Amino acid sequence: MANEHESAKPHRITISTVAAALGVAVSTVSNAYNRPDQLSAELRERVLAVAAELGYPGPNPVARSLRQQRAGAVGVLFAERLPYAFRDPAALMVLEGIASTLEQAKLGLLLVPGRDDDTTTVQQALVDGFIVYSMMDTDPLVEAALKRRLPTVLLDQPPRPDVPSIIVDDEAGARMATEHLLSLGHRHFAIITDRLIETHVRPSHAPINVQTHSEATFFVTQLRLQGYRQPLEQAGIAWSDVPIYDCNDNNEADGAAAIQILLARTPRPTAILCLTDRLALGAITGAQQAGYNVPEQLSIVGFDDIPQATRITPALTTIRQDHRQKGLSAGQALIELLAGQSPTSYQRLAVELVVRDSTAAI
Amino acid sequence: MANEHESAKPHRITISTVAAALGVAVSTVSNAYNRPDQLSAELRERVLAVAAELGYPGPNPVARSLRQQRAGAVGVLFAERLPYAFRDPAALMVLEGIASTLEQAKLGLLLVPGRDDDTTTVQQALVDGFIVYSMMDTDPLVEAALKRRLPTVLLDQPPRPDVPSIIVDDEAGARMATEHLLSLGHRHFAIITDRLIETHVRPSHAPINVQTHSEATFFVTQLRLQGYRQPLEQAGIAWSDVPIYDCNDNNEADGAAAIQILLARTPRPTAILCLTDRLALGAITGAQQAGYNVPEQLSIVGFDDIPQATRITPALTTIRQDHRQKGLSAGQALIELLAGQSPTSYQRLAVELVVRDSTAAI
DNA sequence: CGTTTTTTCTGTAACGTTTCAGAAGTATAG
DNA sequence: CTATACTTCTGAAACGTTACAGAAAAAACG
Repeated sequence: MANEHESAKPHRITISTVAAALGVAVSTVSNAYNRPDQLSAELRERVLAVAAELGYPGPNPVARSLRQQRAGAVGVLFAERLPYAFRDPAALMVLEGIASTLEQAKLGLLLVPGRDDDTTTVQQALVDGFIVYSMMDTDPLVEAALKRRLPTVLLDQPPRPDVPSIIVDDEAGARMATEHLLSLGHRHFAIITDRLIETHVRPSHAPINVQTHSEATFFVTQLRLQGYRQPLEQAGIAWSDVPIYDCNDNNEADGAAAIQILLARTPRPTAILCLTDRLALGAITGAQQAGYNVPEQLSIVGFDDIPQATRITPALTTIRQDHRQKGLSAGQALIELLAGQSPTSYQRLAVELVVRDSTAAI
Repeated sequence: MANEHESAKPHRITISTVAAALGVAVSTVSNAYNRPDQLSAELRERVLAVAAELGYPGPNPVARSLRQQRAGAVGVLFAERLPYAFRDPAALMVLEGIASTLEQAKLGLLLVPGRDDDTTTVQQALVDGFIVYSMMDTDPLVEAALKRRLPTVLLDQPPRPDVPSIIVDDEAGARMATEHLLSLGHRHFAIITDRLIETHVRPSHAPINVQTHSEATFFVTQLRLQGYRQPLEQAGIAWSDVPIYDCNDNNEADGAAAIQILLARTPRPTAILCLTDRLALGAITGAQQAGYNVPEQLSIVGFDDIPQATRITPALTTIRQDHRQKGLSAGQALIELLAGQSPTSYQRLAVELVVRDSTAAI
């Protein structure tokens, strides 16, 4: 019965509700939360007590963000469909690296959803900057992110002027893989890739021919294909003679399906270059199920060196890249950008050939 | 030389910069972005053109959020250290489920970092609600999240009044695992758990005794231990005779280390109950390395049924739970909450015993 | 006791939008 | 030609903070 003269009950309790209840200025309440040294300990106690009593949830973060011009979070643009982010082992290591640096800087990590036909989520993301990772080169979401004019770092994307980029030397890696197989005496190659052409325009599941390659819409895919191509041609193998099978998705099942088709061709390939380890793992099991011995009859090399590469039998020969470091570098670059520094605008990370048991001389 | 009379250059371009440049009201510019039907197409074109020319990045999302009272994102509180989120296969499936529902609702997923000695990240997270998942029962971050008074869903947490909870029937699952082993004739049990006691208070790596169990600070840990205990005691096995080894972390290496210690005890256990599949996988390889045959000499059962459980030899007997569904349910519940509906406040998901090859009669 | 310094508290102007009632102008109906 | 209804645009009031300059009170100084 004490406070029933409060006829107009403000459903939303704000800093001024608390201030009014105490008969004190709003700035004092604000200070109680943010600048304890600006008011007496006694009053601060009182403010906090009344706030708790009224159920005041503390200063509204959005209002604070508006005032302070910072959101305390970084947006990560990755993959067309958000849930896939959690399936790809290589991507996860990258995300882990990003998360590590952001955590140290006390920044949140906002996974931004968004189909390419609706960029509003990107436009409205409450973030201080973006990391763009492994998006299709032409994805409108990337444009939308850049249009925000926030500090942004590109990772595994085609570099742009004025935007720091971190890329991996995918082309060199692909070259190493190819040269390794060539040095083992292989002459009949095939390639398994994924999402080289957008799914809805891909006519069939037959290996595609060389002309269509130019449609490659993922930067790293282009780099890797380029890296395969050069040593092959140098060895006198026509690029147009190399069948390329384009999977719908980067996973083991698609890799296993691909290898079946490729092994049915004449001449039968003896060396398979896979754009990712997941495809390679699928190719190994697919080949084994079809009765082929790896590596005796068929050499397979992957790309990424994910943890599972060592667990399969035969262990996968592949190109190692430091996924975690990729994430760390991207996060670090963005944090420097946010601090007003200008990071080295272009970082290229090295790769390394790891020879295991899935490749052998012919 | 056209616009050099603009002496005061506003470094920050806002909606009113654009409005001033056009000699038009700010609300008109706002409408150009948000309510195309509220102004003539011709003027809208002009607004957008001038905006582009000035480099206006579009309406500031934070200001918009303040006005509209929504952030368009959901905070996920998970694990003490953010990067670990990307390592645990079970957790990833849960996150995938959460991400799926949020994506459909066009909501971002904010991973909130935060050590328990600093809750500011939680207090300042720009979100419309929280999902709290697998946090230590006493973690101050959970308190901080609840204090925000936003719609919140608890997942694998001790239920609280007024907060919708989604839990898994961990206790029943643990009972099933135990009964399975008992029915195979086992009498000498041991348990491998993780983080039963906070790392810094744990005295040594010896198996801990029964009294300390009450300190269990993870809700699901408590449930599972309880589920192990009951059928054992019912079978006349004293709980205090069951050694429990507490690992530092939920991973294979710790599981492998644990099994070494446990196998050295007298009487040597013939049945190992592992709180998670990762620990169980480690226990299997650890036991094999120590020269024991699984399941002939040692039966091991896990919990979670992660994908890797089928890939190991022998394939792991375990308790299956639908991780993805957990995430979906949590996301769905939160979305309903955000829409002002009240979801069923308490959901309990079922589990299932999956018998594979890591358990056998004694 | 008058000055200066320090402590404690206040008022107000941003921060950049959206919303909404309504003004002004233009088309439609009777 | 007047009354009515649209269209198109405007102005001002929120949204909930924080920063900053300064007022008032208290403490320290000479």
